[in-house]
Amino acid sequence: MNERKISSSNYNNQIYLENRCTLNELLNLVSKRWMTEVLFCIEEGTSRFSGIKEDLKYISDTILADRLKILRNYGLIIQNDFHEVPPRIEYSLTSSGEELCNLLDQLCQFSENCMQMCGINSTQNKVGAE
Amino acid sequence: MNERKISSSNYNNQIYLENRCTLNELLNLVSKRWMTEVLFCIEEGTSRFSGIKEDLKYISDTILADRLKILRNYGLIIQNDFHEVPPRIEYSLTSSGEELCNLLDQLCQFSENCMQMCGINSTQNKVGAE
DNA sequence: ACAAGTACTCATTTTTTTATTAGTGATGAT
DNA sequence: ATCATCACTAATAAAAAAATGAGTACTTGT
Repeated sequence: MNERKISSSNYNNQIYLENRCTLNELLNLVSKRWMTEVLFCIEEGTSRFSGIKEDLKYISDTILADRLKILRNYGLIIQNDFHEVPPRIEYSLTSSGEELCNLLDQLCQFSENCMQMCGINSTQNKVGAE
Repeated sequence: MNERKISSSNYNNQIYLENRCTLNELLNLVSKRWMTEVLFCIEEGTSRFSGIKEDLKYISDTILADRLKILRNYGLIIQNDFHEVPPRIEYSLTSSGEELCNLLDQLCQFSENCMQMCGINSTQNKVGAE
């Protein structure tokens, strides 16, 4: 995947929003596709790359590797490398990661009431759609 | 903006995730650019299109209209049309919308600790980045 | 010598999202 | 008669995100 244009309105708006409130940065992070599921896998003890891959059956290597890296960069998970061959690397939540999971669980409860109440699929909500 | 391909892996994966957990649908909704800010504007009493536009200075008409429509579809805000000319339409939160705002506030508090601790900008976290 | 297993990376294509620009309709003020 | 106002829509272009397919290193087993 390619570089971001740092001279675009798209980029500038994002920076503007992230500066306005860090919530925007957090949402930008957790809303990436598969992100919460990866987090929940790790929370539930599925700690290896291959295990997560198996659990989230349609996720690609590329995306999983990316999501793990981001979570690691944000200090939400840590990596334990056993230095074996074939590689054995395990992930677990940091306390920050656990805290986030709890908050997401609350949001999840809300969404179960709210989303199903109105029976709309977000994929039907795009600009220009009727 | 154009139609979604309903026969793509991209689309299918999203459906898969939304079926797995409605949280994914909610996150997909609230993480759209400007969405939380629009919600917070309304929460704080900035109830008209033009007012929100002024407050979020770089948002475009297109996006604002889209975000309001989505929020309305999900029953998070309601519209009060005064049938005046020039038009006067006011938005306010539903109880669902208020509940969501409260949850987002909690997330916001978390993000203020977590995000700044690691000093990383989400815009620097993309697949393939070093 | 070759295949299998694991946790990845890299380059490219496809799809989606966001931004840009130009409109619309009704009316009151100039 | 034209202009300004407000809350939008529609078409298109630009940018970003996600998916695809291939390749890597390192060992143990055959």
